[in-house]
Amino acid sequence: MIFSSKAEYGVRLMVELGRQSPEQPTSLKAIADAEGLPLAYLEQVVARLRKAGLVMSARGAHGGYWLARPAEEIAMVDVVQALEGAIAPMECFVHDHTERVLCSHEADAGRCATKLLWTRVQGGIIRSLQTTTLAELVEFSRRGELVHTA
Amino acid sequence: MIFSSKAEYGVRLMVELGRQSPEQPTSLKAIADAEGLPLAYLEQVVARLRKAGLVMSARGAHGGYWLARPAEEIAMVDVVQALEGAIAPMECFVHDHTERVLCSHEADAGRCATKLLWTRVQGGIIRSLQTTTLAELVEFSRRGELVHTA
DNA sequence: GGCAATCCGACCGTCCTGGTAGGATATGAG
DNA sequence: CTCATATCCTACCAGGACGGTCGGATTGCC
Repeated sequence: MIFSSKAEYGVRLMVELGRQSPEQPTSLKAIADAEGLPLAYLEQVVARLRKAGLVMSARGAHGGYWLARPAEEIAMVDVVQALEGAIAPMECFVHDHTERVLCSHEADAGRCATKLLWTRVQGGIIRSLQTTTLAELVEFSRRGELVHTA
Repeated sequence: MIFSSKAEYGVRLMVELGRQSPEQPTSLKAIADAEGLPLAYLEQVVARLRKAGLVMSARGAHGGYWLARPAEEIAMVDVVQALEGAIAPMECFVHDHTERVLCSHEADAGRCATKLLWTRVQGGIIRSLQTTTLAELVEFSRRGELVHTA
């Protein structure tokens, strides 16, 4: 499997927040119940989203979380990156601050043949994540709901 | 990291085989030495490639491995699939024999919102792997070699 | 026969993953 | 003020995957 359950849970959580009105915070417990996920574990997941500036929070009674920006302005690449860390198909893909892809095998005789392949794969993944917004997923889940209740 | 070292080693191995003439078999030891990889581990890796029909083998002295088809006719999606198993971004992506994507969360109220996202990611990965042939990687490594020895 | 090689299965330490536990802190309601 | 609710934070833990090793069986050229 390519992504861990942190990504799965985190995306579900974001979709759930996208379905709520941004005016009032939604508690983690409500989301955990709605999605059938362990609350304590969701705390760790949402912490990453908060540190990435994707959601905001209020503590205390009637506190909770809400989207920091409208769902239309949230690209899923940011969500997944916040949850999974850097999206790299292989260990040797370490970005320095100039965003250039480095490869530790470069020093060997010849060029690292796999680099070409992993670069293309990485591009394919990131492109698909960049062109998908949270709003699309929210809309998708709403359409499914209508079909289901019809 | 998205792919394990099995994919890295296996692709390197395939490129190495692609660089050799297909007339005579290449021993694993030669490849292990050239790439600096543990021989015993490579055995497990190449076994997957053999079972997938991508390489052929001859036992005994002067035995070894060679490509089952010309490198031009080997799409990297087949190589990676043989090494890593089915390419699925998430566990719930189980293919039945009709190649339709199933999702275990479908039964819940509403549609599985993450399905749309993972489907796109999977598409991005597979597309990039389908449009890359082993011959391209071999060519790429040859060009690197020329640059290096110049 | 001897050596070189593929084949095969068992084993093993280490790290990551998914999840739990327990508490500290903040805050609205009564 | 107090209590319930909720976020926040850290440590902990069991299980499994991963990367790799080992020993041996088998095959085939010289």
